Amino acid sequence: MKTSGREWPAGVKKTRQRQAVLALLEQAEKPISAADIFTGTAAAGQDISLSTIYRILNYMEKKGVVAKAKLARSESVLYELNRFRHRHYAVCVICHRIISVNNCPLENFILNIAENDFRVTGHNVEIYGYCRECDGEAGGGR
Amino acid sequence: MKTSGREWPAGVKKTRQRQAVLALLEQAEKPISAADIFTGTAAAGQDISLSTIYRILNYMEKKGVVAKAKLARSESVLYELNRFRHRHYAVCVICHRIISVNNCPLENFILNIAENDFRVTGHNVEIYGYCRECDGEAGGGR
DNA sequence: AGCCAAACGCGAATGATATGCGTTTAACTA
DNA sequence: TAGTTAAACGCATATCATTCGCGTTTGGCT
Repeated sequence: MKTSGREWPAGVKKTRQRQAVLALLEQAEKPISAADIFTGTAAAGQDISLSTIYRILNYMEKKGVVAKAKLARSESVLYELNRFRHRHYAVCVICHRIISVNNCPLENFILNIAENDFRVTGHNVEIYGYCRECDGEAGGGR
Repeated sequence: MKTSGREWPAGVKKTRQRQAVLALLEQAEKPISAADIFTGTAAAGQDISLSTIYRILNYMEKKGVVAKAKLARSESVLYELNRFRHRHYAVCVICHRIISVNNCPLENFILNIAENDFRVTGHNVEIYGYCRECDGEAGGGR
């Protein structure tokens, strides 16, 4: 809804294209693909070449503004604003709807493995199954 | 270790190529890519075309024999035997070494979200950070 | 207003994965 | 054990997401 409340990242040139991409990501409450951004910005009256979109996304990822999500059941890579330091999704295996999972079950667990051979800096949890709409269509019979 | 103890999946034609691919996946204790399988089987004296490898992997995935893993930091899709119903990895952000995580922190959590809008059938957890070898190289900073 | 590195757009390249089609082979049968 | 046939294979080619080269445009600064 509000596209203005956010400060522009420091040291980042403010172009029409970058503003449109970030504005779209701000509205999106789910991770979206580069192609989604292409059509979404076009629908908002901003024609941006696909290569520019990819460049913006990669650049913003390096700047820490955007986060990449590579879900097992999605063809292409998805992007979202890096609002949270880690991400959890529930992905419907039928309609591929993505449902956000807010609290993090891993906090304690992370401490656990950190004591061993690994210093943990981030994590990514993907859960799949049937969303309310699709459940039942599958016959419930697994 | 043992490459023989496993039964051949029912209703699956037993070809030289399929045997080689599954044998390689059995030895691998980490998920591997189609290209890894290509070179691995070649090294074992089995020349298999890359398209056949992809066909075998897709087919075996449909049969439930093989599981796909799409890690955020790996270019290509990885495959492993579907020994476990869910998977957890710790991936080093420097050397990309993959460390297996055995116990599952999500069991209770899953019950939680299942009560809401989602019937859970599987999940996938990826943890990243620095493995023992690479930690320190990064300066410990950040 | 003018400069210039950084961004952009286009089109072409890349790399992983998939597919069409003619050839080979596993599994079944006589 | 040889014959039959649908399924699997190999090769070449296609596809699709993503990246890159290069000439043109533009935001931020003076």
